[in-house]
Amino acid sequence: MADTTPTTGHRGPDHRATVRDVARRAGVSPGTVSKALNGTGQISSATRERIRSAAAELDFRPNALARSVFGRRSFTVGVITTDSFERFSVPVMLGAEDALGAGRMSVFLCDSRGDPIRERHYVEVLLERRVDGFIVTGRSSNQRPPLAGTGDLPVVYALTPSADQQDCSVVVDDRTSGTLAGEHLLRLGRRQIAHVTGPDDFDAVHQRLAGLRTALQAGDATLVGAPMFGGWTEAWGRQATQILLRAHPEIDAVHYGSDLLARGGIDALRDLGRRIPEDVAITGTDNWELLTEGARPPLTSVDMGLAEVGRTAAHRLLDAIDGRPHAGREQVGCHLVVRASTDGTA
Amino acid sequence: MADTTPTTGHRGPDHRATVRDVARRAGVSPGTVSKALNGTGQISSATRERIRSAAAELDFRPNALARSVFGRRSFTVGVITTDSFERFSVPVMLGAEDALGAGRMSVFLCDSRGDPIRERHYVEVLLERRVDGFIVTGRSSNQRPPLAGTGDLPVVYALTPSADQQDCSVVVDDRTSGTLAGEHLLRLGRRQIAHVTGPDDFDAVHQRLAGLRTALQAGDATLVGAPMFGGWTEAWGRQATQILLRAHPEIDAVHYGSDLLARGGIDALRDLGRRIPEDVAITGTDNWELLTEGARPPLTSVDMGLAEVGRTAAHRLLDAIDGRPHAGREQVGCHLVVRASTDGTA
DNA sequence: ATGAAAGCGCTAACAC
DNA sequence: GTGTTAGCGCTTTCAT
Repeated sequence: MADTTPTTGHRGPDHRATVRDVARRAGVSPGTVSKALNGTGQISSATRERIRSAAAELDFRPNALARSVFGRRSFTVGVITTDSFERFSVPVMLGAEDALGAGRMSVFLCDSRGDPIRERHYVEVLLERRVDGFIVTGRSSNQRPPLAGTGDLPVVYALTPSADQQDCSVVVDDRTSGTLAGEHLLRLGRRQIAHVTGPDDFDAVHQRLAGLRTALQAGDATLVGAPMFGGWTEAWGRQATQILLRAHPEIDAVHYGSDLLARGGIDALRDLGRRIPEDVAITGTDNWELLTEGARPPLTSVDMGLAEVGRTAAHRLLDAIDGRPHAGREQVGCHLVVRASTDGTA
Repeated sequence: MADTTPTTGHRGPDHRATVRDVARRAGVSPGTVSKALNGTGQISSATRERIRSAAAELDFRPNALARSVFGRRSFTVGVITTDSFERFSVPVMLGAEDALGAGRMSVFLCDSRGDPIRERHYVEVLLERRVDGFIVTGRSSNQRPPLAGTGDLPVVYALTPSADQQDCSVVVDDRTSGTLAGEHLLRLGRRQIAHVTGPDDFDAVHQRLAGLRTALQAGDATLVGAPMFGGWTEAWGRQATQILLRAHPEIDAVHYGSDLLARGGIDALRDLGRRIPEDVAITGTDNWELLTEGARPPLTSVDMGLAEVGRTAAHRLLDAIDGRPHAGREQVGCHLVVRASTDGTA
């Protein structure tokens, strides 16, 4: 019977070479090909080389699917965001993908848009794809219900922690962010420090405020006026700043719970004729460069380390997949980036 | 020999039920389970129901990997971004994931960070995972070299088109964005219109400018002063605006090539004591709500339809996977979002 | 309508 | 060292 396989080994445009094709071409058995290409078992370097070149000539690419059916791992993880990739979860996902890719893992991207039905659906789909684990990320520091239906697969929560304290969650250090800002302002000699921040129902808002207060107390100072809770908008940043400075003209520094709020604050202070930082020093939170660099003057801000949250979450997940689970919440450090809004020489 | 399988069918925490388990429990053969669950073949509704409940009781989840090994599709696609998920590729990816998820496809997320080595690596990995196709997205409208090494798999370029005109690319309509802004400003009665935009080496910059000029010519107007090419920064928006208004105090409108530039422009105009929109009307490009809504006054801007680019790219890819390939570049429409920076009553 | 058997591409045990 | 065999979980003829 004629061999229908041409010598090139190519069998039409949409056929891919298999171990069998490579084996035939190298004159060995499929099992040997597997060993040679994976470095398992004992193979003479002569045949290994022959197999290598046969594989190369056929443009052979091992089928990861088939491989995973056999093995117990797929080397994939699902990343579920509830945040529609708004600015907070993006850096987290980026960091996670970075760390996971280095570990030869691929990432399934899922956007649940905060809808539990969609989230449930994605879990189902990912389970069918036999992911090795999940990373769940959200928008705020407020805790969320644990991801349901994942069986015994490891789950790591990033940015938005699980309500179950035993689950592995990697979060930012909101408290310290406030402390860093406060300490910085005190170090500059400011004593009349106010705070403008986001909505009352954000955990991050209260943590940041608590951290700020801690720093002020340690420096024998107290917050000027009440903390200004409101929306995460520039408009609120402007309005709150006007209110504050009207009531407390002695204010010489304001710490803002976000960079957007701080941008509004800068606008308002300019309108009021206050110089930054000579009259009033300004600090923001998030260190979102797009906003901080373009500000007049450029804005000192606390970098929450979002990418690091993603990377750390990925490492915790990899550990869990390798049988070394982590439990509880872990905080990633934040750091202050000083710019001209507090340091005129910067 | 004793049957070691307990009647519950569960075989330890990390064992997952297979068709065989379901078959045993329902008292049928594996093949029948497959047919029943997939709706193929002829099954009596009685046994179908029995199989269904057996599957449910065992929490059976078909292994998508095994299924794909057999079939010719994996129902996965790779999305490669060169943009580190900066603000342009994010909405595109979001739109793509949305459209693909509806088609029961899962998305592998890959961030090449613009590094050709990494890109190549990702292509390899994704080929091994037997993706059904690729979406490539980038940061700008500048074309890029075709994705190499994808064999005969379909590739769709989103936002950043392929240099090969025959490849399927889905892009924004930069030209029309300029036209829309120009027409809007003319309609408001403005005649002294200037333009501040990004670097000279961006295709988008030239297209947007050309579109703007088209509109002005149609309205028997011409651009005031030279187009101001510079960085995509607020600082350039401020500086360029100052230069323009010093040289041409008669300017009654400025169209900006990005919202960030426009924000800078607004600041500069305020410094110069010009009222917006009474003295000078302002339009931006991108309609990035974070920047447009917080501006004083809120900024009229052209929405480039990035999510729609992603969704369209996904649909083109799905078509190609289904054997109906598209070729050439396709533009997605943009639209103007009017706010108070051009319409004082908005 | 259901079962038996073969096979997808790969790997791992065990021969030789 | 290398080949043979069996099997991963699923689907799909082909019998019955």
